[in-house]
Amino acid sequence: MSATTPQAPTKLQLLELLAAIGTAQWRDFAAAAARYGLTSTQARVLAQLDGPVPMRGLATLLVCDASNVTGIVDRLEGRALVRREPDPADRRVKNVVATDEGREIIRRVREEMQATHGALDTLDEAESATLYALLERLRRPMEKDA
Amino acid sequence: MSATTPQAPTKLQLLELLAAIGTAQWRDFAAAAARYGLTSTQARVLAQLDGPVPMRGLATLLVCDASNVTGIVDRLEGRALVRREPDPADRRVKNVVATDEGREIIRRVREEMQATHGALDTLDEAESATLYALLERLRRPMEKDA
DNA sequence: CGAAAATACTTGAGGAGGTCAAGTAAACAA
DNA sequence: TTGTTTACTTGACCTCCTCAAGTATTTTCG
Repeated sequence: MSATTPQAPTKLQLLELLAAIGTAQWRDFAAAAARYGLTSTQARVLAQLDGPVPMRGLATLLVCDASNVTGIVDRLEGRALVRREPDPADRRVKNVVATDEGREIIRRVREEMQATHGALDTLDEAESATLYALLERLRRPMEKDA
Repeated sequence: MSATTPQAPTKLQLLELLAAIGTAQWRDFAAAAARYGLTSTQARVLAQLDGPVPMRGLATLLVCDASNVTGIVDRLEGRALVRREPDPADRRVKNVVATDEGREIIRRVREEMQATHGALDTLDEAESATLYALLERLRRPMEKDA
């Protein structure tokens, strides 16, 4: 134990803490989505729709079977939060686009993740920057192997 | 922009990075569990069973309805990874206990989260300690409001 | 004590998310 | 042109999840 460094955590402790934070953030997201009658999966899809995305692209982003996306988009389209548009360049493709209402709802969902926002607000600028830098380093290797 | 501090991230950037890390870790966990024929929910339950836990306790930990736990434990019990034991003090209660095989499997699942382990290995001791300290500060406020 | 309320669990109905197998339509390659 | 690959949908089937209802037990309290 050093006198200047904080306690060195075991890898297991760090892993569990990371999991706990991930779970808390996910619940915060799911709760915010639920206030608008959305499941977390539906909200997740909506969150990807900055521009038009083909069905196949959504399946890739969600890491799931294409047939699964059909149902999810069906339900979102049923609520007019999303539209299927034919792709002009390839008639096999359907591009999914968020409607104005869809964009508005996902904006609010993000905004209303209060537990997460509140927690991040407890960090000052330097701490945020440090955390960001460390997490940024974890990102690549975590997404690679998976 | 300071010359000595790393780039100060916006809250949105930090939020999204946190989400990306959480997603990656979750996928790593789910993939490891799948190698043993477990769904991520089943693995999550198994991970809680350090000692005997009543059905109701599991529902509380998972933040879900008690009736949901019945099915999950049914399937785990069907594979002999878990046992239901009557509680000696309260005959309404059934305590769920991991079997030796159940404990062994969840041990391996944790061990085989390679993306996560690999990523954490890229941090030195001081960095781990810093990350741990920062995340530890986020934990309380994130879990509270949720 | 004994009746009423609360608690622990299960069951059944039904929705959402997920996979796989098979089918259609369009694009592409030889 | 014929065969292969690609994008999407459908249908069967599973798990997860919730709600409503029912049973067994414990607790509370008049």
